[in-house]
Amino acid sequence: MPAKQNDLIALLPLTERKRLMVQCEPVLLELNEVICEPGDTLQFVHFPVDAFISLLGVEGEHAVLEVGMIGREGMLGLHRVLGVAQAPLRALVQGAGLSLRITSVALRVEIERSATLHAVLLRYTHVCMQQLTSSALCMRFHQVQPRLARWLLMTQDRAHSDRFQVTQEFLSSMLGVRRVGVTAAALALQRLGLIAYQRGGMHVLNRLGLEAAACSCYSNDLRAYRTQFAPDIRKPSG
Amino acid sequence: MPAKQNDLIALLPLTERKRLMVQCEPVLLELNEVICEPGDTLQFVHFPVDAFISLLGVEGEHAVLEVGMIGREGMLGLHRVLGVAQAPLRALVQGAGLSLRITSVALRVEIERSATLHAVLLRYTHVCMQQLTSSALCMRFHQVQPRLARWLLMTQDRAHSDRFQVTQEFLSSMLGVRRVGVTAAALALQRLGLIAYQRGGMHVLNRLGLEAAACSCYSNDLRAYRTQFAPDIRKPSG
DNA sequence: GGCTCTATGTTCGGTATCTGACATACAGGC
DNA sequence: GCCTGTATGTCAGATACCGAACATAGAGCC
Repeated sequence: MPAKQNDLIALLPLTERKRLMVQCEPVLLELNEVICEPGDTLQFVHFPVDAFISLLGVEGEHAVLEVGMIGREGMLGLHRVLGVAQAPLRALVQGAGLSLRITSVALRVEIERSATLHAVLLRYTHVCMQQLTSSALCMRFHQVQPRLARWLLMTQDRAHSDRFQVTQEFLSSMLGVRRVGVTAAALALQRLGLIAYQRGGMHVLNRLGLEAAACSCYSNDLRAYRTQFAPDIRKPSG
Repeated sequence: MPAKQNDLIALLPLTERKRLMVQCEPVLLELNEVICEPGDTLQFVHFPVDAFISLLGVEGEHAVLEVGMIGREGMLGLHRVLGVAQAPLRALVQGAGLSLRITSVALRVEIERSATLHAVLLRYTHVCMQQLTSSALCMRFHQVQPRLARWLLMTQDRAHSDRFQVTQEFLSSMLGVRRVGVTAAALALQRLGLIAYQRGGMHVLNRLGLEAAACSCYSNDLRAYRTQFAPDIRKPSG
């Protein structure tokens, strides 16, 4: 097994993992690459390793909104697992890097051979549904500044770095607000000493402070994932 | 087969349908009954026939938001299909009536025996994910009045009637706004001649007009469902 | 009829965000 | 250095919604 691996694949027993890995093809995803648009029928699904991907809901011409983020901890192409050919969302590469891709046909074969793989992907589907719910609540009840903090934390987790490339214009699409709203929120977070940024780049200075500034959706999502995939590490105490 | 049936069950081949129906127990769901809270481990899943159910995301004490609606066309308890015991959402009976319930253990057995049942439920999961996405977009971009119109249409579909019991206070929880906002939107729709209402009751007067007043999410959701479950009737022409 | 509970209608001021435009500033090419 | 394109900062007016309170009105009970 390579030092770097996708977390979902890493959950599989050795034989099944090897069998899946043989079918996987490593590819480099480029920043800002659009992997698919809603309605596209893609040949491949992706298990990101270094790369990470934003899932965007698209409404009409202009309204775009991020409803999910996929890094090493997840998989792109769940609709294939559910037996649907057409992608429901736009998938945009938000962090360049390595990804393992496998044809949806090969994945289907492996799912039928490995009950563990099937179970893992279905539980991951459940986690994604919880994150979609969380997004809807977040849209309705939370303000731009906490949402921006949440987004920065989610991105830092998947970029595995406290620095990453991003413009305020881009952020405004992700959060579904005007750029001026992002500017105001980013300035506030910077004045609090939580982040620093310049032209096209963000730098997280105070991770803990940022967690305190973020809305609860960040920790909710994290807990939802861990409940399914690391129940031995952190059992929900409630 | 009874005259009234759950639509998902109706999709099954005769033998599989009979086998499932034998395991199902008809129950009457009461208005305002809370079937489960987030985190509950329920013994049963439900296939509503006459009844319909609201799925509510809960955030802290006060913030509640409807993220899904389940009537004859769907099923409550998808997390069981995905191999998760704990319910992610609050389920509230919004329309009283008949529902078929089956233990999640029995459902699991049937899923393993019937590939069709499994496929149907996974495709329904996909539809629900699209509706969650749609909810998130709707929260962010659409105003109260179109959202209220959408809600009324969705409810009319599942109540199979142009009249149904509902208070503005209740509506304000579903839409995640204050009651005042609902009052204003309802008044506007009434002045347009699309609906009439009195104390605790709504009456849809002009279905087509209401569809025009609703945001696009209504037709999007409908199309998403039909794409999976009635592709022969209305093929997406795009 | 009167009382009480609940549902609906109205008002006021406050604020987060939108719309649209303009000003500043950095980066790269020349 | 200058020019150009893109990124960021700022402003003013408009609007949708919030928060809190108060007024009206139907429904059931006595």
